[in-house]
Amino acid sequence: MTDLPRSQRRTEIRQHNETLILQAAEKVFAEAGFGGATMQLIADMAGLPKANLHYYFPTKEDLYRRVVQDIFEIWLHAADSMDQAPGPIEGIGAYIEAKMDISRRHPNGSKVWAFEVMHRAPVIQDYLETTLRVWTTGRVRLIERWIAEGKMEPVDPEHLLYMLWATTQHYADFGHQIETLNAGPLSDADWQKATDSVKSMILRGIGAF
Amino acid sequence: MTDLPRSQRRTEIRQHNETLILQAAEKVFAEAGFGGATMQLIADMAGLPKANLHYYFPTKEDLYRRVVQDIFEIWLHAADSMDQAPGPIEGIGAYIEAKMDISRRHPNGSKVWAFEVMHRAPVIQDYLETTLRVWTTGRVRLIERWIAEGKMEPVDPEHLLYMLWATTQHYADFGHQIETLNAGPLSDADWQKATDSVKSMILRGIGAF
DNA sequence: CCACAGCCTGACCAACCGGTCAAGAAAATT
DNA sequence: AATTTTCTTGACCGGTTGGTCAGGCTGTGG
Repeated sequence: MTDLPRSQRRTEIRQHNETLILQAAEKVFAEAGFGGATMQLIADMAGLPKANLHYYFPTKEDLYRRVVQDIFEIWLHAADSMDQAPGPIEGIGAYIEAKMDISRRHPNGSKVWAFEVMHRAPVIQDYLETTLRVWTTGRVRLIERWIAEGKMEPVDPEHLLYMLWATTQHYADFGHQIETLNAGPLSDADWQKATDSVKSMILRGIGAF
Repeated sequence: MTDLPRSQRRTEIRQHNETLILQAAEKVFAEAGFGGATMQLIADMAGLPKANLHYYFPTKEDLYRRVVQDIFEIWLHAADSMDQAPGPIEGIGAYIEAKMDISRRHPNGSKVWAFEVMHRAPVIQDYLETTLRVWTTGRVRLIERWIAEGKMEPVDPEHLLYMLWATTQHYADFGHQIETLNAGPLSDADWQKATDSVKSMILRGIGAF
């Protein structure tokens, strides 16, 4: 009852510092994993004393959970364009573009997700079993409809989704390997070429026409 | 000069214990990353006192490096079947099958490699710049020859390789996510279906005929 | 039987970890 | 201006970490 009359907006200080911490945490968790990351390192990168981190995020796990949740939200919305598409060329094409864009602009978030899943998802297992499963069955049905309408070859919808996730996220998770083979960071043109290559190979692979 | 007259064979005790330690280390590093893994946990899993680990592998990093090197060797040999193939159907088909098999039987090694690359490869950067680069340019030329011979569509060879790595390793690195959506571990039939799906989509995607 | 090199390990250590806390500074509310 | 709430921070703590080491054990060659 006491905090019902919520003060109209959260103090900006709080929001500002939380953002600062979350950005630093995403980077450190991505580069060291949960176990390798230290609160001290995140604090230094955020330019705050360590005790201040614990004021906003009581435990290391609370902070980690927020980072993982944030990237998950971004991924879910990437599929919005897929839903009202007339067919796989537009729908899956747009989904690939959206996910490649996320890989480029949120590589650290993608890595944190990868770390978490490889770690057997101790923190976001419930998300996998609820939200992600619902999302997946929805898109499986969409793909099945496209197949029934003769708009693409009868591929297995689940394995198509895995391929979409694997290929697009690979450019974030294994970006370092790609940059090493590429002898430097990917340019705008490189990213365009990567996106076009993925799109053309997959769309041809599912016989979208 | 002192140890030139190597005793005829390495004591079997050494070889046995090193294998024991490496197996345990692979699992622990895969599930916790370098930073999250502890020598104590690896020792417990190997059934040896911690001090014994440091007898065979002086530092944690030495042990980690060996684990990463071992999986790298396995991966390199997976491409042997690709080389003397007459065309992409046989060559890339066999490569997909080999890598899917590795994902199934060495999922932990694959995860350790992923951890290492995401960590910006502090330990195996030289491998990326030398061995892997040489390997890659070799296969790029092979693919280019197949394209010139009209055996497949003119896709970008590098991005095709990335797609092959991404899709096959995804079944190891993100195995937990797949198992969750699958409501249980993948059966023999599931793995066969996964392999067939990947093969058919990619081979059709590159227009192999 | 001895000698000796390789193997084993409990006990120990300095360094570092996540997390706490009390005391105060700053901001918002009255 | 007074008061209350929110924010800030250095100092501190118990527990854990990678790594060390002295001393015992074991198997093998002579």
